[in-house]
Amino acid sequence: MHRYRSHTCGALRDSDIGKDVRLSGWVHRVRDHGGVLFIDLRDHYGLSQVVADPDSPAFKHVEKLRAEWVVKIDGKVRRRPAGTENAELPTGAVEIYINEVEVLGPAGELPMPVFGDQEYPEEVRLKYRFLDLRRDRLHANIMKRGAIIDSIRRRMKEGGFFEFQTPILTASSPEGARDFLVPSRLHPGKFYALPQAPQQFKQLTMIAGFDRYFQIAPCFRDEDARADRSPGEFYQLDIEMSFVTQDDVFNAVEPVLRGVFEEFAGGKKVTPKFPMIPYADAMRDYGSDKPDLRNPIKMQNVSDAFRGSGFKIFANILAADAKNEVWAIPAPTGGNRAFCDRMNSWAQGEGQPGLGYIFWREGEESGAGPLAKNIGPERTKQIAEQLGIGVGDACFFIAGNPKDFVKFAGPARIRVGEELSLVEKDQFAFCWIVDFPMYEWSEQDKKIDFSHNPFSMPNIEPERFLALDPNDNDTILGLKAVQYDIICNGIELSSGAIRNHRPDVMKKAFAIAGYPEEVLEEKFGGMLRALSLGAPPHGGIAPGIDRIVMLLCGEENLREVVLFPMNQRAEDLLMGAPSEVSQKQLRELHIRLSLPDSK
RNA sequence: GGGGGCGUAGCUCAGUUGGUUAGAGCGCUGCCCUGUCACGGCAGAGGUCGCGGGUUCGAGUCCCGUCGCUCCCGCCA
Repeated sequence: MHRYRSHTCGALRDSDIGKDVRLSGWVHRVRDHGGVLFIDLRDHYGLSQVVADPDSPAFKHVEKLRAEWVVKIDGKVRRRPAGTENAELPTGAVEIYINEVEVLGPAGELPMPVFGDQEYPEEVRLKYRFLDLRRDRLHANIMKRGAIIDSIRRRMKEGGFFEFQTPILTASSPEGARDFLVPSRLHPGKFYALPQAPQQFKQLTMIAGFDRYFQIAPCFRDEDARADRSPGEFYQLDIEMSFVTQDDVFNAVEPVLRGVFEEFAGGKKVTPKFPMIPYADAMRDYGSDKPDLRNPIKMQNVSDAFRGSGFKIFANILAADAKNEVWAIPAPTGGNRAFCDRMNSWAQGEGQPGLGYIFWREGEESGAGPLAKNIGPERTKQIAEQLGIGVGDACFFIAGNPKDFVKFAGPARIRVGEELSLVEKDQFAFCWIVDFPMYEWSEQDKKIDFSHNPFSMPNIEPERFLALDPNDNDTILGLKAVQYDIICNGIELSSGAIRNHRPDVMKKAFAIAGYPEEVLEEKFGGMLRALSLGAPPHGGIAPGIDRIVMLLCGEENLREVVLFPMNQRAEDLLMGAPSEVSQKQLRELHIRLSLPDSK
């Protein structure tokens, strides 16, 4: 017999009755009745009930076992007495009568129990991650993650993509996030950077003629964490394709994502054909470039109903600047004062002066609330008709420059949907966001800057782009890039683009953003050289693996789907990273510390 | 860098308008129990109330500071 086990803890069935078996695993739960003693023995594969009574030679040893000890037991499989079977367990028809027990790995008192489903503080969970990972939910999440990645790989390969590995130690690049730096021992004063993404490498792979690239790629960014943004490192399904248009990318990627989601959604609906929403429409309808389409509310411009109306606050805002508008957030079924007041005080909590509203109820079909009285029944009716709402419904209004107020309007729309339970949770609602602006005005630097990835192709004829007057801000700020995002349930899974593969266009693009050719040459010299020596048109995308797994596991936080995550301050409490290093190590790297003052 | 929430036993939490020896469940220790699967019963150990300072006759409770965790903003595809 094998030193540790003849079967796993999830394997035994009634067909095994009478066999002498050996199991190894963790003591999940002990139920000691004095005369008879049950242990649920757990391993990766499942749970088996093992039992001992005073007739067993092992009884006095079994009595000493405690939760999470690792033990090996020898025993005989027997049918459970009639009426004591456990239908919850695949092994529930049988039990193993213990003849011998060996302790392989005892455990001290546990800082957090594995049994049960009580919640524990992150700090304890992360410090004892290996205990947390023994628990059902996390164990299942991590296994599901693996299955999802397998499925993605299979689907990508079926789509004619090949998997590549790209360097982890590379050069710092000026755009995007803060880099993690790695000092060079051989080159004093110089540093490698960990890649924020293999962006340039995948483009170079296309230029090298490989045609269809993918990689489950680790990415490193030294930025602060969020619930849906791991600190430091995360994985992307990195994809790049040659000789493609935007549609080709969509047609390659959409079936992979839809297929993976359908496979792992557990019966939840998945958008059959992802709609394409221009960036400007998304901002206007949803107040966000990552709209949660499970929420049916669409906002509308109702400026006409307020222009020159008796509601002076809004009328004056509209008169003050042609760019100002009044937007309506329709709130179907929200037609009561209590709800409207609740939204109003929520808005005040968000730092707004308030949230104007009209609601319609029986007996006041022409609209109730102070705002309705100010603008009169005719304009109120006009609004109701435009929005297609009526008795039982409400509507909220926001006035000003949409550019500024979307930051509040978007969350307000989400809030209305949540409060009124209009959000259909049992689905994965996808969409593409397309036609992103190429440039934006940087208030901070008082200049035009790239609004997304600087390697994206502007969405106009190259000759017209090259002919642009760099001082023609209006035209430049109106330019679109062939740049797209994919959104699921309001979470941005990815962004991608058709790349700028023409050096002349790239030089011009950087010049408009205020980067002289020398900077471009210095920072992206390799890339420019590559583009100058026969670059195919190419493009791609890079969906976030962790976010995909998070959605499919129904989790709200990335830490629930990452094997060994760091905490919000980018510390690994289990391994103790980051840590101090020895003077010798620093000397080898020609580094002297200059620490901030601390008391 | 900024804002919100939390911090009481190993763990999860309760703790009244400031008032005597700070409680419960799980876990732990000991005893009892031959069919449980959240087994049950009895007894017991275990607490600088995150830390520092202040107000007060008296602080877990009020005030100030500080530290830790977390969520968000900034930042970031």
